[in-house]
Amino acid sequence: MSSSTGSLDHAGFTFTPPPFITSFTELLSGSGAGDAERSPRGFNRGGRAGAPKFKSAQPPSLPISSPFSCFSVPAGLSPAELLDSPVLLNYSHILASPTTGAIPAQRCDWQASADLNTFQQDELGLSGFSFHAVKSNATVNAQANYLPLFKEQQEQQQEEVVQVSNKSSSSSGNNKQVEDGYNWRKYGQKQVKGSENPRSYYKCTYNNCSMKKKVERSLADGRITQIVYKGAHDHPKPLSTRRNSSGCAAVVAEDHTNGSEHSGPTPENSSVTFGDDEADKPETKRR
DNA sequence: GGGCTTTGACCCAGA
DNA sequence: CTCTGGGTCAAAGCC
Repeated sequence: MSSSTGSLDHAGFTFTPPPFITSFTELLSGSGAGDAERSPRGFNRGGRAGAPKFKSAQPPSLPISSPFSCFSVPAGLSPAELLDSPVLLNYSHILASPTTGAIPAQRCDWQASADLNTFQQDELGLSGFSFHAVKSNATVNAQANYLPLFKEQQEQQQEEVVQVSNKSSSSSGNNKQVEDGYNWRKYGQKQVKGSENPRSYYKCTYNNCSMKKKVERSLADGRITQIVYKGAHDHPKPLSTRRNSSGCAAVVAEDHTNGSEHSGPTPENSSVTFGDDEADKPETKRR
């Protein structure tokens, strides 16, 4: 892949919460932490360690640092609050939705985003909370015309990768850890090869919704290390989810959920890398 | 009683 | 062609 000059494949967005934040979801929902992993017992076969692929190491297409932004939030202040705060009002949508990759026009102004960092820090004197938005070179290069480009991307991309470094989301009871306003049902878990972290597979429980997501979480602390959304929701985000009552579902503000459109589940996590790769890849593998 | 999680087995694509 | 490993299925148990 590309990685270097690449193809506009990924827009990386990396959220690096401080150590004290165990779950972004928690932050958003304000709910307590749940048990990290209910039963970390055996996983499937294929658990032997192998050559690290892209799990242990960040894929080249997922830049760690970038011109993108990085802003801080004062300790004690949840991102959600921040997002809703007047300060961030105009930027609160900068986060592209992991599921739909929705990115409002404002989000295209990465420069602005960058300023935001400073802005917040300067204006609010925030600190302790780092939000690193990372984007792929391609994306970065596209800064200028990011808007149109991104729109196109969104219409095509079906797989979004949420890189959560140092991060979060404890499973609150139901492992619905990653609450994005949708209801997910776990249908499998596997120990992937190049990583010691188990990967969980979730499907959107909505009627014929084909949206799926893979969640990788650290065995050590149960924190989510990566989330990959695949497919698109073909239904509006449920106003209130049964168990997601944590409040996260609140993100229901705008949802168009037409996979190809944008909408978005909220990146509870925040680091979002829009992978398109599988965009054209027909979800093969079925049985 | 229904829905969800867990977990071993199976399927299949790619190397 | 064989092997490896990711993704999915489905039964069982739990909440």
